[in-house]
Amino acid sequence: MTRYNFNEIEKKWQDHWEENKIFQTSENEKEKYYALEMFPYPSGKLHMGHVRNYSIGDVVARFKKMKGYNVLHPMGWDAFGLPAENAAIKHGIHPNEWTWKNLEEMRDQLKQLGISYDWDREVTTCHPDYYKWTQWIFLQFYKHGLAYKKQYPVNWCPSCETVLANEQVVGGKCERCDSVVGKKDLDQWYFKITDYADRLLEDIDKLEGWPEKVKLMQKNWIGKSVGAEVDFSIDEHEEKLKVFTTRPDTIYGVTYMVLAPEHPYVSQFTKGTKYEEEVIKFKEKLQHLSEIERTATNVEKEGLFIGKYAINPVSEKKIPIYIANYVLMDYGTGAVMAVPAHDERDFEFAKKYDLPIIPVIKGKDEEIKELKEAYVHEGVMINSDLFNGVDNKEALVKISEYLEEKGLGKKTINFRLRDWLISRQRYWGTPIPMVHCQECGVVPVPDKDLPVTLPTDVVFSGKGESPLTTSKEFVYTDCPKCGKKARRETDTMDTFVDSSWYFLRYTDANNQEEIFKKDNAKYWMGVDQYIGGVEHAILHLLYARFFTKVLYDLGYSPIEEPFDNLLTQGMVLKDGTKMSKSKGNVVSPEEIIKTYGADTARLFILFAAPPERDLEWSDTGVEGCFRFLNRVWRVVDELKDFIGDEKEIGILTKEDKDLEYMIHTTIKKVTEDIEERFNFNTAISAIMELVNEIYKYKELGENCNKPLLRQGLETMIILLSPFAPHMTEELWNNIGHERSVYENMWPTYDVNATVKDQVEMVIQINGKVRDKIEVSATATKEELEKEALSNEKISALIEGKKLIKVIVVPKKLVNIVIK
RNA sequence: GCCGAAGUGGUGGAAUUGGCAGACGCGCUGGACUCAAAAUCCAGUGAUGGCAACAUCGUGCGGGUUCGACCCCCGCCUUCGGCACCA
Repeated sequence: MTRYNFNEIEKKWQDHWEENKIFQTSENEKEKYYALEMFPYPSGKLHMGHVRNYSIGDVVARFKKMKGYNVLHPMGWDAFGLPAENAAIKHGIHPNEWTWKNLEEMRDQLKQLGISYDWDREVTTCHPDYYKWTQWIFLQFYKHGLAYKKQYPVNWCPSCETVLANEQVVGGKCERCDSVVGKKDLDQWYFKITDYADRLLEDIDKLEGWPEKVKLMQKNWIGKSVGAEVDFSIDEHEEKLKVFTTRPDTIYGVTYMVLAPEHPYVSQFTKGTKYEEEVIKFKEKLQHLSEIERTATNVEKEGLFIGKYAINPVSEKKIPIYIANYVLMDYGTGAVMAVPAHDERDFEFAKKYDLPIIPVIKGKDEEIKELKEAYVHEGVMINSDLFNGVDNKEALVKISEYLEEKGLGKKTINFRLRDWLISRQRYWGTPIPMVHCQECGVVPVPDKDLPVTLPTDVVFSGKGESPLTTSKEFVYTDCPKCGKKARRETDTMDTFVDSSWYFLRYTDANNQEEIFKKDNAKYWMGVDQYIGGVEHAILHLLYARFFTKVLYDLGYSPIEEPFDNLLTQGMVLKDGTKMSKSKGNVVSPEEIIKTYGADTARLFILFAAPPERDLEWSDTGVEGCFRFLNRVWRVVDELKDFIGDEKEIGILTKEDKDLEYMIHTTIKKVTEDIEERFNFNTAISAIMELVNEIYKYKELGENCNKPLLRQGLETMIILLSPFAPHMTEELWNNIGHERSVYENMWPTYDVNATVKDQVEMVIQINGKVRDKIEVSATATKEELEKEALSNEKISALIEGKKLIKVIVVPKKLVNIVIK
């Protein structure tokens, strides 16, 4: 009797895999499979979320390998970012040192988990060999007009003292430190993702292997609105005021106009008038409000008349122009035509400032009456001249056409998506490869001079501009164009840039000459299965799609969409909430591995819930999985000598047939659960059932069919191997095989063995189960009906009742309907 | 406010096409082994009534469709997630 010594076994097989390069891959003629998990930020320690993510990915990778695919399963590090810099400020340790130390620690932990990575393809975004290409991509973007600089009021975190992207402002607060975010005018680098808005939106429909939820979130984020741009002339002025509207049908109901306070016309129109002073005050007040206060929906609408009038282009009525807190400069044209009768916000505003309300749509069978609230439903046009009586949906099209004919406007599309602000006033990121020259202006660093390396002699104060400004050696350079003295750009890139293309680099991770060989990318891309947290549903996944499209357009990427299938895993919870240090409910993977081994940790995390769902941590559940593995260990240990080497199964008894049936249905179930549904929890429970069956069967002692029992044990080991890789390798050896279980093919099942000769069938009366009978699986409907009706118990129950009908579902049930 | 997902025993979760609700695991109860404990093995475990066979009820709530509904339809409730003055 040997004990399940997980420590020894796990170490032994991890070394074996590494020495024999079992999981190393190269491009070949076999069909490829690219399994990818989102690479981590090297914070230092693996948490349960990582364990879950990588365990899921490992099951997929190992399973596909056994299915005969050439599997690419790489790992790397999203190694730039703020925490490294914070550590520098707080503990005086250099970000580079801090990051590499953490990274190595985490790599060790991943190896202890026994994930089947090809470590030869490891990428690290903070390594010059990697960020050289991030910079190269930036220059490609720049050359093709997709990277530009502009001054803009950006989100400014007063605590981090840096600019934040819109995406990093959560509920008006800094994503990282929770401080209220303000505004500041700065020169910033942007990527022109809006040029790709339409394609990013359209192609979402091609992503058949993505969860609907994620696709919907991306659609909403891109936020396409179809409408019209309409020109309003201004009384006593030459200029035209452009507005964007999704409801051109309501144009006859426009009774005033509202501009964003930042709209350039506002100061122009009020300059030197009696309105000027108040307008300035109004703008100042808004500026002091944070984004959160200004945009919260429950904030009362506030506005100010600026003394000018516009002309409604269809009714030619004079309408007053206001500015208001609820109109945003960066959506549409920064100007809104207000239709109080049919828009809730406009209605509220009109009531407050006593502006006219003209209904232009009425409900089909309703009388015209004074509105108590905005009428936002469909209906028939009224007060709309030529269009009276027309259905408003129809009018929407007709009025758009009418406006276009008269040269008053045109159809347009607006997106909610903004250009991507990528510059950061930070040290620990990819330097933006640009030079500022007094003579030549902004000049890109030539490709041959890449990478622009991060200097080490910087001062970390945590304040103001990028720490890069403190390195003289870095800042002062020569202009690549004219050779005169120039300054380097000191901003670095958002770390989301680094992670927007790493999956392409894995296809040719060590290439020094080019970003990746196109043939390699062509062979491996797209990613067959991408796995990670839902928190990346919008940003990372949208940016990665954007980059792939740009690289495709420039002739580098072989595909337009990077990820064919996406699995978003749920969180790991403890006591109903997310594990976190502040709540003190963190379970450390290290501890669990130490106590129970990696196989148990992996097994539990895969067994406790299906991957997409949140997982509730349970210490007793972990123990249950440990017990199960011990149970598997013991049964093999007990039977390995007993079963012998004979392969011929021969004639089967009833008990043998039951075991054979179990073996084949389990193969079927586990295969389908992994391959089609990612239901690893039910796959594992099926294996547990097989184990229970083997325990029962072995009680037959010498009456066992030994070759069949061997088949049962081997099937059990192979099916379990993607989940508990170390132990199954050991058992595979112990049961008399020399080579790794992963050089073995995944078993197939015999369809005939999954069909039983006799099946249990339910007899129902009026839908209620009244009896169960054993019948031949091949019995006809007529035979089954006859059998059911003649059943002793049933005939007693239907005695004297009126038989309405009998429904027969072969192999399942007979339902007798009586009155 | 808008959009989306989910609600099943004491508990994590099964039920794949509308066909036996509660697989598998945890917990609990009882038994075997033991001087004893741990470990292990065996049995039981939705609720109510009954000695029992069995009966009735039961998948958030209220209706509906159907021979038959956790599953489909209508109306609610709760929880979670996303977006949030987007014109």
